[in-house]
Amino acid sequence: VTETCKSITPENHLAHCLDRCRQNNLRRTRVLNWLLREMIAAINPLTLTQLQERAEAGGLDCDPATLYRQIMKLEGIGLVRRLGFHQRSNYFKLLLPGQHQDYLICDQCGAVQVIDIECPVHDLEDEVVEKSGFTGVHHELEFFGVCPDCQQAEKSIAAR
Amino acid sequence: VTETCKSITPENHLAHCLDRCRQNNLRRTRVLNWLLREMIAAINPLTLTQLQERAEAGGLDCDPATLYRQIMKLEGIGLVRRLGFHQRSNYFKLLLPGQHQDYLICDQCGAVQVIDIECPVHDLEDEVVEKSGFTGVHHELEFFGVCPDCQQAEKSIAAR
DNA sequence: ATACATGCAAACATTTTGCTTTGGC
DNA sequence: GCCAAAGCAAAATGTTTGCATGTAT
Repeated sequence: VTETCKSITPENHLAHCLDRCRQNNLRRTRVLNWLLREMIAAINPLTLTQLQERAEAGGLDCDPATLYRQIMKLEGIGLVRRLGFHQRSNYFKLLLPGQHQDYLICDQCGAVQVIDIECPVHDLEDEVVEKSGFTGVHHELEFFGVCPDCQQAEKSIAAR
Repeated sequence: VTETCKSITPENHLAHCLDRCRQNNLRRTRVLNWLLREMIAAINPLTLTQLQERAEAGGLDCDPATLYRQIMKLEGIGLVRRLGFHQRSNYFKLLLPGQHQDYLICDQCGAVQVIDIECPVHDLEDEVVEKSGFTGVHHELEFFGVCPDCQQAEKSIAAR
């Protein structure tokens, strides 16, 4: 028996994103198409550099500046969000309806992964809005620490 | 009647920090002294650039690279933590015992402020440790939105 | 005296902009 | 045909390192 009743598929996401883009007068170009597909497929947020690498690997010939401007536009219409982990470059992720992610990042090697926890912060947003007068409030929750691999590496060094 | 029974003063903090530095063989230099005092006095996390500006304004003649290396050392001994907001440069804050801060940041102008909320995330750290095998786990919680000033500015533009 | 800290200069990575050409609508 | 997007080049910004000199221990 195949799974047929899954309502949220990558194609749904793509349609949603393209809709939003059209509403905001973005043209449906080669780069936009590729970028949306790539970001829908990616579980993790990605840096500009990572996106460029993937573009090359995936046979999309695209200038870094173009990728940058495209991402900026998507951020401008609220379809992409910039994430600041503790690294040199920013990460970008597609904002999909009903999706919220929290992250676990290694202080040592910088690896980023999505973690599946019950995020207890949503309730606090109302409180924040009230206290601060901010609008459009959202939050970001990250856990940091040393990943098993880096723990191993540390041990190896210590053993010398 | 003056307040005399406050147990945690800037001076306490300074002593604590200097202790930690000495334990880690950092020398007590002009720059270190200034940096610790400045970061204890600052409520908000600061970028390297902000620190440089403050140094100049405060009459400390110090090379950017020196400030950078000093901060890196403090981060190395776990006395300073790097924070990634959504801006180009990183922020740094002194880690003081028993202190945890959450932040509210304007998506538009980038202003950072500390918010006073009951942070409900500490309990989750155990869960994260269990699930991930990470060690030394800590977390960072940030709220983002548009600050009252920037809302005002948006209105002004719209009114034209 | 020794090793760490500093200043100065330069390399490096990343982000951002200007301007001309291409391509979607 | 018009205006947004892409390509190319270069500037701006922020981070990091090398090396000679100064300074705390």
